[in-house]
Amino acid sequence: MNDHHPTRDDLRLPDVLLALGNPIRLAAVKQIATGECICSDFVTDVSKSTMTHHWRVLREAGVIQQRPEGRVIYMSLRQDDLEARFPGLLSAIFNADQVASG
Amino acid sequence: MNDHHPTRDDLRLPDVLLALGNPIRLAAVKQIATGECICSDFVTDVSKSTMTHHWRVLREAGVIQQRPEGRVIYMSLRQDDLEARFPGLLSAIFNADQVASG
DNA sequence: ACAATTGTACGATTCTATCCGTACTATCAA
DNA sequence: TTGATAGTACGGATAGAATCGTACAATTGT
Repeated sequence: MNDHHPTRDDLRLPDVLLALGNPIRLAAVKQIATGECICSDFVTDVSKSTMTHHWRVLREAGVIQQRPEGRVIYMSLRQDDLEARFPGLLSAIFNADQVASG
Repeated sequence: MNDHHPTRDDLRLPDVLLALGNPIRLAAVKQIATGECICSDFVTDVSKSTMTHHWRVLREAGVIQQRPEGRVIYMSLRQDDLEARFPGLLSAIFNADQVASG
């Protein structure tokens, strides 16, 4: 597994917005925000290899953290890092999605 | 000019994030947020026709409003609509950008 | 040792974005 | 009416994103 995670200082807002600007990834991130998940929790609409691609995008943008453990990979939101660099962004995005459909 | 603007209810978060997830467009929107602009204020790094493309993306995502007047097109942020649908999002994005470089 | 599970890596394909130049339209000013 | 200005539209080039299938690696349970 290619496990490169950017440091907090290396997070870039356009990259984060781009990563979240995809319906599949946005939905995945919302789900992860409710608690740690493993990859296979999301293989429904698209194939395994497609989800691997989306996890990579989210990881490289610094949105999620991947923690391999045995056969599975636990994923969590990098909430503290995102809040430090982009205060209010995540809550605005999660709150926004409650307001209306998309 | 193709002047289609989505209604407030038609705004979609992934489209907005995608539109803002581009350095040129993000910089343009930050500039527009400080006051109304015309297209040619931004033709520096890229060509006129490229900026036309970026304005279209921002307009169709519902981020900006274009108002033709004579020979020029005034552009403004759709701040009220964005705030109504995605409260706190714009301020988080503008605030984020003050925190660090990108 | 073997099979099942979980996920990655890679190559191919298709679709979309970015970007430019050129041609064009509309407005304004002389 | 002629020319300058501000911008769009279109076609084409290049690059990147999304998707899949197949093949592979690592771990776990039998």
